[in-house]
Amino acid sequence: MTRPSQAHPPATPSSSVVIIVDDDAGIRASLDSLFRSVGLETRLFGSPAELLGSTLPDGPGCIVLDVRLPGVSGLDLQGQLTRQGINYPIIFMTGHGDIPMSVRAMKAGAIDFLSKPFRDQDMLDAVTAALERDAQHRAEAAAKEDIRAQYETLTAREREVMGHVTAGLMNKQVAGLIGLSEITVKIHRGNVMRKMGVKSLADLVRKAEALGVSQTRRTTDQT
Amino acid sequence: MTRPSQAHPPATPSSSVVIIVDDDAGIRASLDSLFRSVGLETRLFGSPAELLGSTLPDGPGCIVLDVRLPGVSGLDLQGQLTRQGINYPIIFMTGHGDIPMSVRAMKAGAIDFLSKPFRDQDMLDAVTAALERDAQHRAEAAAKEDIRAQYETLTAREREVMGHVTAGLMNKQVAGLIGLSEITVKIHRGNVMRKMGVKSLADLVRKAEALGVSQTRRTTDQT
DNA sequence: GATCGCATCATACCTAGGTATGATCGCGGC
DNA sequence: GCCGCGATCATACCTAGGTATGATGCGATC
Repeated sequence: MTRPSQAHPPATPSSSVVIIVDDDAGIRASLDSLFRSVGLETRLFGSPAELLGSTLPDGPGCIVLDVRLPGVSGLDLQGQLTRQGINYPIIFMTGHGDIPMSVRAMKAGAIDFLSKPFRDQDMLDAVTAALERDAQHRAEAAAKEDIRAQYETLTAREREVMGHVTAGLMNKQVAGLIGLSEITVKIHRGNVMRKMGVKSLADLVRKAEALGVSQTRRTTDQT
Repeated sequence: MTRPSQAHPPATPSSSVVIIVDDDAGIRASLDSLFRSVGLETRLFGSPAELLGSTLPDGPGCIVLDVRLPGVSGLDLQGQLTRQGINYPIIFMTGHGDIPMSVRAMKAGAIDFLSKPFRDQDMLDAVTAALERDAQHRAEAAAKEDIRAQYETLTAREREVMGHVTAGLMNKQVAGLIGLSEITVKIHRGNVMRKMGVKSLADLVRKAEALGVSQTRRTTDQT
């Protein structure tokens, strides 16, 4: 809501991070080695509590998670992470999983669900898919955040006018609806165009759609 | 592409159909009875071939499918149905499934994956979810189809003008780009508005977005 | 209490959009 | 060969959009 993100500063577009959560130190070590061998960064955790208590990088990444963990279930952890604003794609692993568990995980949006032992290549494929999805999510989120940041700079009146204008109303109709003169509406409208960084109504409509902002509902159409 | 669908004629909004595919006649019968008991219509098939060779209703529905079937695998059938334009949500059943199979099915978009024996209530819940998803898909598809039908009535020139106009260009810019006079562009533009059934540029932009039609790419923005 | 941002409106002026009338041209079908 | 449709353009006229200048009022902040 308040983080600008703006024009995506240089930062470090370098490598992605794979967050590994497993109570078995041996598994952690071998996954660590596997991912590092293909140039990925890693973060190792022995329990969900450790992960929740740590400060995570905010770059691209994904989580590789054992379903059966001390304390919380891996499936529950998914919800807790979302509540904390952490939204990495998750790959589940399990030694003693069953079909209902895997189906539940996939329904909840997991990228993959691997039974131990798994082939290294399967894990790498899953991580690749997860990182791709994360990159796409991030791109979409950043674009939307930029638009929202612009929208935040609008005053209440300007937002109101923007809603009506992008709904397709003429200036005089907007003026009538909210009890203003047409000239004032034009001024607000001009401010909206400037603050939203658009030069055409078409682009403003697209940004409004991305934000889900539209006052009146279509009365047009009908063949 | 050519089916209008128009303003959704009355037709029979009545009940949805559940398509059951299983080589076990006993299972077919018990599922048939289960679904009919809650007011759903059913179609029974003993093999994928039977299903592919039959004429299906085009109303709302879903498919309940055994993974292991004579001839084709249930998972392959999914692809074949899509190629035939049949796009019902699928619920898989299996007696001898494993985790990779269930994960593969879920990745391919299945609604659920139930191990036999399953509780009747679990199946009913899955079917309910599947029918809800189908209803939503149908509503979206119908809306998009109506817009596409309007778009089909446009001449080549009108589509070209629409693309540029919804990209945010002024009439004179469009005229310059495609080598016409501004007056001619205005005429085409007026025809587009009429044929697309919209009264405002905002609505035209939204319809163009739904169709993925936009000639030039944004040069606006930048804070 | 002075200042600043926001909102309001008027007058004036210019550009852009929209439509009607009328006309020409080319192509494909009856 | 005639007709209809699409495409093209001109003139004319009206509406809508956009901006600049200038001015007032109100609430919050310093």
